Amino acid sequence: MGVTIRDIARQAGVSVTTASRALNKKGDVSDDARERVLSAARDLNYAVNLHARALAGASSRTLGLIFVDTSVPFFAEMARAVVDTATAHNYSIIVCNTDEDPRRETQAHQMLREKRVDGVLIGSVQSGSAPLRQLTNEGTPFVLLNRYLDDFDADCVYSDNRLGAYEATVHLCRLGHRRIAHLTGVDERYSRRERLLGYRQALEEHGIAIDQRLIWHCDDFALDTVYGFIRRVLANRADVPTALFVYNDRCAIAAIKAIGDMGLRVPQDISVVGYDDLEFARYEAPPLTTVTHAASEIGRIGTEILIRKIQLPAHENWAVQHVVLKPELRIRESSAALAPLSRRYPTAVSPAYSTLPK
Amino acid sequence: MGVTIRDIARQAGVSVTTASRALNKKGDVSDDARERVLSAARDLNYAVNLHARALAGASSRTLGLIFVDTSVPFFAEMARAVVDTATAHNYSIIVCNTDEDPRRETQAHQMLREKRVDGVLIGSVQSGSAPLRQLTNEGTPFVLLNRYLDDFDADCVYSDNRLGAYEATVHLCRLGHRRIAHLTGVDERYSRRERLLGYRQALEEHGIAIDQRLIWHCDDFALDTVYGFIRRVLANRADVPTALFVYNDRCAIAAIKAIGDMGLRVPQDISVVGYDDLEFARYEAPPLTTVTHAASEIGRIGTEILIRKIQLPAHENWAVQHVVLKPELRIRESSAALAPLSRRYPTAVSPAYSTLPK
DNA sequence: TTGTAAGCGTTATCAG
DNA sequence: CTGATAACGCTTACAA
Repeated sequence: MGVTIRDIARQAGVSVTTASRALNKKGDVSDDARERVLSAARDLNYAVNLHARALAGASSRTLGLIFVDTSVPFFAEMARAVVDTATAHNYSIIVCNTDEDPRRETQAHQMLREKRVDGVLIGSVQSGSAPLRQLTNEGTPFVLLNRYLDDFDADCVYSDNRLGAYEATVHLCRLGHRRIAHLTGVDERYSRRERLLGYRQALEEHGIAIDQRLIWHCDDFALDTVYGFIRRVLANRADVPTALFVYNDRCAIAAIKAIGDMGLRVPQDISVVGYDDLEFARYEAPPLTTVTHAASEIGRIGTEILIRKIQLPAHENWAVQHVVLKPELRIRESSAALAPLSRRYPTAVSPAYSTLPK
Repeated sequence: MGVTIRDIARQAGVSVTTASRALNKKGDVSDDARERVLSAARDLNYAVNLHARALAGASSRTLGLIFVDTSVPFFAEMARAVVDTATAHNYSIIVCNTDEDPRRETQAHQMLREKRVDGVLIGSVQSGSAPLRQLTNEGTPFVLLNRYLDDFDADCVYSDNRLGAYEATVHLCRLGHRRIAHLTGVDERYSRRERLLGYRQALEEHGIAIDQRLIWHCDDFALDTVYGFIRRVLANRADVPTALFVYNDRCAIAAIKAIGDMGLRVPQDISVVGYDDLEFARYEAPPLTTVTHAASEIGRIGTEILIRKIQLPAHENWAVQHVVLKPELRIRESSAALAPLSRRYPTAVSPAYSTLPK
C-alpha cells in the first residue's frame, strides 16, 4: 500500500539511508546515487510519509491556527496571510475556530497537541493563560496574533488599537464634534478595551467629559441586533450624538443603515467612523472613514516570527518579540465637520421610517 | 520527551496493549484496568501521538481543503462550515489556497499526499482532472465543493448556479427590463459559465436577443478594476442598460458605487441584482436584490459526505453523490420596475461626477 | 560515500 | 480479559 522509501532504494540500487539522504538533500551522497534515487522517486511517484518522518524525530511541518471565527472578513484576511506565509516556508496550517467558547478553545489546543504541531498561532484566548503555559511547558512555540496579555509575556504581533481609536476620535473632535458616541460589543476582548481607551483618551484631551450614556454596548454577533439597537437609541432624540465611532466596519454598515432608516443623514446629521478598512468600506454610501491596520501584515509577520522561533538552533536563546503595527486613519466621506444646529435633523425622527429587508 | 503510552501503561500497572485498548475504548478491558489507565493518562496529561497512530495503520483524522481563496467572504463562510463540521466529527482541516494557479494547486495536492490526509474537499480545480485521478488511484476519497466537472464523475455538492442566475434574470425581465447586462469575470470558472447560461436562457425565454455587447467580462480580482470598468462602459450613453445582473455581491457593490458616481440612480435608472447574499447585501443602499445559496450548507453537506465515505466499511461500495442545492432569489430594493423613459437618466452622464476615494 | 540497525509511539495479531 | 511482539515508514548514530 503506497510506495515507500524502501521501494525507491531498491529501484535505485542503494540503501534506505542513502535514499533518505538524497531525498532530503543532506549529507554526502554521490551525484550518481542522488540522481538514481531522485529519478526512482519520480518514476514511482513517491511522496514521503510525513507521519513517519515526524515520528522519527523530524518536524511535522504543520502549524496550528486558533481563531475566534475565520469567516469574519478581518480574520479571514489575516488567516489567508498566515496560510500563504506558512506555505512559502513549506509549512501547512490546521485551522481551529473557538467562537469565544473556552471549551472549544481547549479542544483545539488538545487536538494540536495530539497532532504534534511545530508551533501555534493564537488569535483567540478565552481561558486565560493556562493553554499558553501548557504550550510553554511542552516546548511548543507560539505567537499571539492581534492579542496581548498583561499577565503573560509572550511573542505577539498586533496593531495599536488604542492609537487607532484615539486618532479616529481626535479626527471627530477636530471636526468640531463634542457629542461623540462609541458603539462596541459586550465581551471583554482586548481590542475592545483598547479602542475604548483610545476613545476616552481623545475625548479627555479635548476637554470633553466622558458620558457613559454615549458608550453603547451591543451584542454584535448578528448585525440585526446592532441595527435594531441603533434605531432604538436614535428614537430618543435626546440621545442622538453628532458623531459615532463604531468598533468595526462590519457594525458600521449596520449603523449607517439604521441612521438612514431613522431619517437622519450621514455625515450631515451624524458622522460615522469605522475600524478595519474592509474591502467594502470604500464602496459604502457614503464611503466610510475608517482605520486600517493591515490584517494581512499581522498574519504574515506573526507567522514569520513563529517559524523563525521554531527553526532557532537549540543552543541560542530567544528574545520575546512584541511587534506593534501602527494603524492609519483613512478619512473619507462618512465624517464631516459639525454642521450648525439649524442644518441638522431635517426630518423628525420616526421609528417606522423604513425597515430592514429580509 | 513527552509522555507516551508506555509511561501510562507502567503507571497503571498494565501492558501497553491494554493501555491502548482502554484509551481507545475498544476491545474488552476490565473496568478496573480501564479506570487505572484513564486516571494515569489524566495524571500525566497524556496526549496520543497521532503521527504514531497514523503510522500504525489508523487514520490521521485530518482532511485537506483546497480552495481558490479562503479570504473571499463566500469561500470564508464555506470554509468555516467545513471546519465546524469536521471538528464535530473529530477531524481537523488543513487549508490550502490556490489563487487559481495550477502550480499552487499541484503543490497543495502534493502536500496533502505527504500528510496522508484521510480525504480532501476540493473547491479549486485548475489543472483539469489529473489531481482527482491521482486521488482516486491512491484511494483517497474527495468531494468537490461548489464545483462540477463534465469529464470526471465525482462526488460533489454545489448550488444550481444556472437556476439562480436564471431566476435573477427572469426577475428583471418580469420587471419590464429588456436591456439587461451581465457583468462577469474573465476566467472560465464553472460557476461563471453556469450563471452566464442561466442569464442567456432567461433572456431567450422572454424573447430578448442576446446582445454580446451587454455581456461584460471584467477582471474582478481587484474591485477597483470593476469600478473603473463600469464607469467606462456607462460613459457611453448608448451602452447603458436598464438592468445589470452582476456575477456576485462583491462586484455588485463596486458596480452600484460606479453607477452612482456616474450620476445614475439605483434602481430608478439601473436595477442591479447580485449573487451570494453576503452579510452586507441587506445593508447596502439600496438593499441589494441577490441570490442566496447557503455557502455554509455546501460546506457542511460536502464534509459530511466526505466523512461518510471515509468511514465506509471496505466491503460496501459507494454510489457517487451529486447534491444540488436550490438557490433562492432575495428581492430587495436595488431592483425595480422599468421606469418610463421620461423618468430615466435625470442627469447627463458625466465621467467626472465623483471618484473612488483612496 | 555508503550501509546496518536501532529507534520514534502506536496499533494489530495472536497466543495465553 | 491480558500481554508479548511485530509491524508502520522514516531518520540517524554508528560502523564500514
